Amino acid sequence: MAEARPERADAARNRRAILRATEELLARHRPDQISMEQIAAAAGVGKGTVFHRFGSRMGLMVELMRERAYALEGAVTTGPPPLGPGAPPEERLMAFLDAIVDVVGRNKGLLAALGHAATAAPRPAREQGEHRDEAGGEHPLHRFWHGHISALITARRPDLDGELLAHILLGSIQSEPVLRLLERGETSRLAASLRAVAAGVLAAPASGDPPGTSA
Amino acid sequence: MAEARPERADAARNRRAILRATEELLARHRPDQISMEQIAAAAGVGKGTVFHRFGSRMGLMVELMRERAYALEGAVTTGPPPLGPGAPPEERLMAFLDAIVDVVGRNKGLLAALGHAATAAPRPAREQGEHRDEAGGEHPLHRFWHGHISALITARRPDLDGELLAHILLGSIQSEPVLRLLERGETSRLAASLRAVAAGVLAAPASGDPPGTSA
DNA sequence: GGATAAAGTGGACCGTAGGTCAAGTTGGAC
DNA sequence: GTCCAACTTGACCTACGGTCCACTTTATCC
Repeated sequence: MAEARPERADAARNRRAILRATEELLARHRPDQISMEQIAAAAGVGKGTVFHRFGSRMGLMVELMRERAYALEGAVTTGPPPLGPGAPPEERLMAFLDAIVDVVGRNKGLLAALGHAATAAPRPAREQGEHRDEAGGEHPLHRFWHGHISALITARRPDLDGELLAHILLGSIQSEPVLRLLERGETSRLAASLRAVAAGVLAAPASGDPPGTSA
Repeated sequence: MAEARPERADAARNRRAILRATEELLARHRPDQISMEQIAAAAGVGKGTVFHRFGSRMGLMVELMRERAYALEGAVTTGPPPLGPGAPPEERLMAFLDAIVDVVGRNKGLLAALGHAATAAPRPAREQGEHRDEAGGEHPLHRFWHGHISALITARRPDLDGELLAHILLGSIQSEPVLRLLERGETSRLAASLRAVAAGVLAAPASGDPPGTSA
């Protein structure tokens, strides 16, 4: 993992400038109003540089998000309870949900941009074929979050579909209406309801699907 | 509501052709791979006609979705229980969630397209300013769904934040990973977990948010 | 069976955005 | 000081959503 050729000084400077400029623009404008060219201009570099460093719009956004969520990941894997290891699963889950709401709340624009990038990104220019593989966008952040939630749920309730429930929990935070709520600052309201949902799920009686539904 | 000038025969024919063609394409390709021009070509009309009839990509998608979900809306407002009025709220909620999962499952592509359209749509061409009002896309379908779920939750548990919970429930179905699940045909798996979530929420103890969270 | 006006149609056209590339510049190891 | 690989750049390419308007079709009215 130690890069033999670390990164040239100017490259590092530009990378940071681009990241900074993106943050700045994201804070002031709707994400789909921000073009890569604007970002380049704001960072004081050429458009080519942006693409050279980050590959695509999606790449840039993912990088930014990774940077932002880095602390949370650390707190979860090596920090003190209840976020970190040590506390019982349900407490960790609650704490983690709170933390995620917090991160998402402070990064709604970026989240939206990620969503936007996911759909708008991969135009291979020349050579566009059918062979776009199944795995859509799924930024690594999401991976970690999902894995963690999923593990916590399963730890407490192995009888439930933790995998899916984690997707449901996470998905709900990323939906447009909820993001809009966050934009209006109702962070704690969301956190409370999410807790309620999670608590309800963990406390639910052994799952038995009543009959009469789809195949 | 009765249109004095109903719609010319050729217009009606083309409208249907366009809708049909869109369905067809949606069934075979990823939604963001489908351009309006392709749709027009597949329908055997000019691009201008498509825009004339539906206004924008978003308009077309919404129309298609409306068509698809029309039956469900009818079943809910005037049909027999448990979907229609008459059954107790929790039963109606469960039935409705099942129904939505079903509709969404049979229209994942379209759903994704709606999302895509929502972000990619409104480029005012000339005259682009900052004045994009708060209300994002929010197709009417979603409105109805949300209202219904929200009402059912509130009916049963006025102490909970039905509004938000409805958004959470709905949002979860629209997230990418869940959509992908549906694409793999795991409809009943999703329905089961959604039921579990809803049941948990309705059964949850009176909400008291434990202290210590964000402002 | 025309005449006529409203409705509908099509496709060239526009602006913009993401992404590419080949030629030039620069950092830094020796 | 030399040299090469990494880096930078901005003109350029392609594609898309959406607009426009000259032209065709439909339906109505006499």
